[in-house]
Amino acid sequence: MGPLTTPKKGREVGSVDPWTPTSNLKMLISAASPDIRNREKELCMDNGGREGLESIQETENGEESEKMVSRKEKSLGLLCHKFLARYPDYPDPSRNNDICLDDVATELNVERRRIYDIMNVLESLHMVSRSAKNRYSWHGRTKLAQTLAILKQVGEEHRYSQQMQQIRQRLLDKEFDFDGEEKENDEALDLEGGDQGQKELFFIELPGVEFKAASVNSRKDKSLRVMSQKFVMLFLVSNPRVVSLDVAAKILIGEDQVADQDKNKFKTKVRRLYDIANVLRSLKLIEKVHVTEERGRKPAFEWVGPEEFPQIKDLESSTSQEKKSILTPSASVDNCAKNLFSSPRDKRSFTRHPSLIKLAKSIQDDRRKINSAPNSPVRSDSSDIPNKMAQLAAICKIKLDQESVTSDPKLVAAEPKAAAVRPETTSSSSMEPPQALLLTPTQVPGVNTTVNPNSHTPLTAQPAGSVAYIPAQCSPLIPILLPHQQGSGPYAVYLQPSSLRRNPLARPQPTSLAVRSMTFEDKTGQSPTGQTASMSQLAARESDISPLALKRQRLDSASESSPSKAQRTKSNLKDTSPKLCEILQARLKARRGGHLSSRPSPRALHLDPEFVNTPTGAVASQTLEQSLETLLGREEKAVNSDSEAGLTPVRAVPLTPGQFHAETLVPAGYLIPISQQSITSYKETQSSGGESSKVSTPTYNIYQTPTAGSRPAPVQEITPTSLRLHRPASSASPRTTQHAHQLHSPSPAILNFTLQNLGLISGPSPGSAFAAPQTPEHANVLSSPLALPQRGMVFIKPVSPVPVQQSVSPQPVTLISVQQPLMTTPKGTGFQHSFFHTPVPLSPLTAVVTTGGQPAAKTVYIPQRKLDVATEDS
DNA sequence: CGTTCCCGCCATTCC
DNA sequence: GGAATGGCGGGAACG
Repeated sequence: MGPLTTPKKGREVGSVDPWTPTSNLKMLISAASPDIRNREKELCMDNGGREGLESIQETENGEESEKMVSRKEKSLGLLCHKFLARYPDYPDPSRNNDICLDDVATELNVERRRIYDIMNVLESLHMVSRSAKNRYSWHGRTKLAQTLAILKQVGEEHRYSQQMQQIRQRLLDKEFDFDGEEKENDEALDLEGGDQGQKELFFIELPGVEFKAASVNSRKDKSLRVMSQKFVMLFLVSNPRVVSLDVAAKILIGEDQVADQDKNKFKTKVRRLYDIANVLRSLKLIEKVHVTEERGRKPAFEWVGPEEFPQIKDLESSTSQEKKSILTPSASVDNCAKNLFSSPRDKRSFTRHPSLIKLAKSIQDDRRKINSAPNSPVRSDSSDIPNKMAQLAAICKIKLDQESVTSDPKLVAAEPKAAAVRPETTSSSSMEPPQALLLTPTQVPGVNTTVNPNSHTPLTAQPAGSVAYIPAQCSPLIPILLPHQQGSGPYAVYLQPSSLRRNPLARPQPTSLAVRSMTFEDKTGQSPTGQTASMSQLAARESDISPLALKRQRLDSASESSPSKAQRTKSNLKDTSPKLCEILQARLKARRGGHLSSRPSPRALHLDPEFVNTPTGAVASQTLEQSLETLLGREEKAVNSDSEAGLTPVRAVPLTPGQFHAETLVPAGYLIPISQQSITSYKETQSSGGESSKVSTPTYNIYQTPTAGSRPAPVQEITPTSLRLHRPASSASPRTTQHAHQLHSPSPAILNFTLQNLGLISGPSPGSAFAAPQTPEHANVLSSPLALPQRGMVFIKPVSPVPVQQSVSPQPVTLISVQQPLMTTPKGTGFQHSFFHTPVPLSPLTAVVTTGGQPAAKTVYIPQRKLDVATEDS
């Protein structure tokens, strides 16, 4: 058998001997991590030989010793360990670390099929990339931190944490409810689940890594890779970094939604998750644990990998053009095309057409072709691309997450133009240190400060090149968006066509580059970071409420096909789409021209206090305070009422509808340029109402949901800590750390906003302003609550003592809330928000618009649930 | 019996 | 057509 060809079944292999090398590795591995499956057996085994026996006593091994081998010896996890042992975590880049599939399969003595399983997962983390036909390039963990940072961001943008909560809630409800009801609930819920989230499947690529293999890989990224990324995202967005299998499976199923939720599908998904989990386990990124809910224990996995990643920067400046180009396919496309995206020049860009779906497919195909071009096997480097891409990026942001955060730190400076913020480092404490993100200004390019030194984990430090993100979302509200590129390279998110189906319309696929870079979200708004956008949250809530409605909207918007309802939303979009690019550009220019500075700030004010905090700085600070006060007051009210039953009340405050225009709505998947109008409106809005803004503010908080109730809590500490306590030793958690402070840091949302603002603003008051002293505090407060809430799972005991009442509260601490909101219906008018980001560079965001209106506030109760996490293992 | 998940058939896609 | 990939689900090992 030639090495090249696939070894057909390799039976012969058996005959081959086990190669010693492996054996040794095995042993080492075992020793190192006993827990891992095989424990004893393996140990025992080695002795002479082979296997065999292990568990089994004797059977002789004789002939078929192979058979004897216990199933465990053949597990994917063990195989992965063997595989990993062959390569260094941090390979010398200069060297070409190539992996020949056939060789590996032969050496490891396994079927090729199994190698694919491993490679797919590793590829999703960018630890390897396909370079050519039977070849992969080994990157080890050099890109891991960057990848995780991106995945986290994307996960936040997709509101995964919220989705998880919803699902959990749903599951809970089911238990209680009768069947009949379930259905109804499910429907609604499903939507959320289905809709919201994910629907989109995409595969996220790193700059350096892009599709390398052009050739072979088709774009079909199917499940395993994408599923693996999503699965990882789940961990990164959840607060207690614990994800139960069933919840993960449900989220991953996502798209199909509803109907058939067959059990089969679920089972299959679970099987796949186990496959992925086994690989992740061998990478030491997750560990198996069990969560105990009221109903019993369920299998789950806990993230034990690195917690924070720094990210990076971007630069913006240069690129405005580039950015634009991105938007507009035409120009840049060519250039870029080869590299990252192919650009399709094509096709209409964003516009959505009725036939979008089909197009998407075709597009992808095209893309594929392009990419692959000739299959050239190896990619050369990507240097080119990255550079370009780098420019694109404009801002960065980072999010901090709940946990991470530092209290102190904070700071951020805004960059003038770019709006970048840089964190100053965070001080992070141990845990989560760095969150920050930042953004670095272009100006300081060299510095990436970003990264922080501390990351506890061994990630690598981020390599310098960090990535720049776009602020992600900056826009809070909107869904879309995305990512952007980073400095070095951007990463692209691809959608999968397949996913389209149901919501296909909704998500447009990206036709153009621009799109690609973005993520879309859609639907509901997802705002990623939770809090970030109040609007988005609102939106989200709405969606929850009436998921269906949302869907429709989406669909409509996306496709024309559905005419009816959607109009509101859609109309704008459609119109715009064609011209979007132009508009955007124009807009950008305009902004640049001068508005920049002004604009952003207003927005910021308007939006949220939190935001204010940040960067904007000076202006903001005052505002902020006011806002906070306001909020608190409001919240207090709210809080009080509900606390009793354990429910956490959440109040939603509606934004004023009027402000936003329909126009603004954007459909989710697309990029939409904002219309000028909207912009205008925006201004008006701002000006018009300061008040309104305030109002909105509250909203945010509320929505923050995850936090739910909390708000300002001073709090502290939060749950996480508690959890940890429970758990025995968590190895992972470094976190134990001290306290509270660290835990929370500023909410991501805040950051996001800030960033956005900054970006928008551009200028003038740069960073300096930004850092108001106070900020940090506020931020912390806010954040903390957030942290708690996060998801529902965990729960900790109530610690009760919460200090603050009201708003702040304690409650939050206690639980998690699940959000499920119920909000009422959507409002007619406003509807959701829309937002979008442009990928564009310029300022980070271009525009944003939002709408949202909600009329009145509502209260939402959230049931608490508690869980325990035990590490179990094995 | 429920969980975990290996095995490998077979559909796709590439060449 | 054959090879390379990889979805998928039966059903066995495990617990």
